[in-house]
Amino acid sequence: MIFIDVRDRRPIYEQLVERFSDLMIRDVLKTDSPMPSVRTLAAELSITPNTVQRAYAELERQGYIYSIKGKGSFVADTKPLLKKSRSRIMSELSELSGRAYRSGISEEEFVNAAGSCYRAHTAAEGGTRND
Amino acid sequence: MIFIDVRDRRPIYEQLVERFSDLMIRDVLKTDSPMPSVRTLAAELSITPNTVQRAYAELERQGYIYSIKGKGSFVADTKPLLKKSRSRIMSELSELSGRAYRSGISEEEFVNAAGSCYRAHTAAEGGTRND
Amino acid sequence: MIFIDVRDRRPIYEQLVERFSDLMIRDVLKTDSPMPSVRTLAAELSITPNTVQRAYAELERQGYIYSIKGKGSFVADTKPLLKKSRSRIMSELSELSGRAYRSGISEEEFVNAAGSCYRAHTAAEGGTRND
Amino acid sequence: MIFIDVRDRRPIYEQLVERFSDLMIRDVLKTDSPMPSVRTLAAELSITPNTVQRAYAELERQGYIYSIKGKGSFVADTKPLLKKSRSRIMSELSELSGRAYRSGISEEEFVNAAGSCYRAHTAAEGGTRND
DNA sequence: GTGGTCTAGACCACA
DNA sequence: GTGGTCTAGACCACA
Repeated sequence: MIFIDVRDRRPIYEQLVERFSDLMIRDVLKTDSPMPSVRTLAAELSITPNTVQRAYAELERQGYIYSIKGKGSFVADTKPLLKKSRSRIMSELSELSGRAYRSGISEEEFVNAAGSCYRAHTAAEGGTRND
Repeated sequence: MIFIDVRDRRPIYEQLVERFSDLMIRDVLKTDSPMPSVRTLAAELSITPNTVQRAYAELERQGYIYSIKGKGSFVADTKPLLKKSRSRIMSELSELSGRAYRSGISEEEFVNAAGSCYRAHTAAEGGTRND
Repeated sequence: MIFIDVRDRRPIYEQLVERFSDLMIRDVLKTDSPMPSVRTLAAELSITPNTVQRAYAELERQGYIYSIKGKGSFVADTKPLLKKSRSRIMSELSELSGRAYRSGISEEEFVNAAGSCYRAHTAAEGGTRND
Repeated sequence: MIFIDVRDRRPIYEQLVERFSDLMIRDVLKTDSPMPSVRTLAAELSITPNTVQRAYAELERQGYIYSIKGKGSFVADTKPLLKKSRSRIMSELSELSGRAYRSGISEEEFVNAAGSCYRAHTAAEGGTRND
C-alpha cells in the first residue's frame, strides 16, 4: 500500500507524509483506524524505524494522526483539516493570480497553466496510487 | 497617472510600489525614462515626501528603478525582472496545483477558481490602469 | 431557567450544554434530580427536539447527566467532575504562565489580564445566571 | 550560555528550543546573528549532532531561526513572533478564565493562582538564566 | 507490545 | 566548512 520512490529526490520521511496524508484525504484510511506500528512499517519498507518515526511525528504535527503512547498511532478526523487546507489554497490562488495579472500574464495563459500544472500532478501520482 | 486608493487598507507606499511596477511591466513607463521627483509626486498626491521616498527605495530594492545622485530616479530595464517573476509564479502555481490535487479539489474546480480569481483582480485594478 | 441567546454565534446545543453544566456546578440543579424531558424543553424553547437531544447526549458524554431508558435523564454527581476540571484548569494556567513569562509578559501584566478576563465573563453571563 | 539540565525530565532537544527561544525573546541573541553550528554546539554540550539538529529544525519551524544550507543558521526577527505569541496567550487566558468561572473558581482564587503559577516559572528558570 | 528519544557515525548537497 | 538525512541499534515510559 505504501511504497518509497527511490527516484524521488525528496527525503523518505517526506514521501511517507505525502503518501499517508493522501490516503487519508481520499478516505482510503478511515478516521480512528490504526496506523501500522512504527517498527512494522519500518521492517516492511526496509528502512530504519527512526525515519518512520519522523514521518509519523510530522503527520501528527499536521493533525493527520494522533498517537497514544503504548497503544499506537491512529488516523485523525481529517475533515476540518481538509476544509482549512482548501480555503488556504483558494486564498493563495487569489494572491498568485493578482501577481500573474501584474506580471503581464493573460487570463488565458494563467488558466491554461493552472490546468496543465494540475494534470502534471495527476500523472505523476496516479501511477503510484494504483500500486 | 498615479492615484491613491483611500479605501485600500494597505500602506500608501505599498500601493505606490504596486502602481509603478505595474506601469513598468505594461511598458507604459519606458526604460530609462525619468521618474517624477520625490517632492513633485508628494505635492501632487498631497502626501509626505517621506512616503514617496520609501516607495522609491522599495522600487529600487526590487530592481524597478535606479537612482543617480543629484539627477533623480529612472525606470530600469524590467524585462529580466519580468522573466524571473513569471517563472516564479509558474513554479508556485505548480506547487499549489499539487496541493489542490491532494486536497481533493478537482481539475475543473481548480481551473475555474484560477479564472475567477484572475478576473477579480482585473475588475479591481482596471480603473487605475486606464488613466 | 434556561434561555437561548440569539446573538450568541455558537450553536444552540453548545449553549444548552454550557447553561446546564453551569447550573449543576453551582448546585442549582441537585444530583439525581430529573432533567426536563427532551420534548418539554424543546417546546418551551421553541426549538427542535433534535437540538435538545444533541445537548443531552453531550452532557451525558461529559458526565453531567445520566439517562435511564423509558424514565428520562437525571443530574449526575458533578463533584468528581468539578475536581478534575479545576485541577486541569490550574495545570493549564501553569503552562500558560510559563509561556507568558517567556514572551516577556510581566507578572503584573499577567495577573491584571487574568483579573480583567475573568470579570469579562462575569459580566457577560451574569444576567443569564440570575434567572 | 546554553546548559542542559539533567534533572529536567523533558527531552534535550526540547530544552534547547526553550533556552534558545528565551534568549531571542529577551534579545540576548540579536536578529541575524549566527547560531553556533550544529557540530560545534553538539561538541560543546557533549551530545550528538542529531539532537542539536532536531532542536534547530524545531526552532526554524517555529520561526525563531532561519537556516541557509552550506552557510549556517541565523537568528530570525522575533518581534512579529512575540506579538503573535502574546495575543494568543491573552486569548487563551480569556478562554481559561471563562472555564474557571464556570467551574466555581472565584476571581480572587483565579488571580492568585495566576500570580503564584507565574512566580513558579520565574524561580524555576531564574537560576538557569544567570549561569 | 507501543511510541519517543538518543547515540555514534555515515553520506549528501551546497558554498 | 555548513545544514540535512539516514542507518543500526539502545533505552525509556506507558499499557
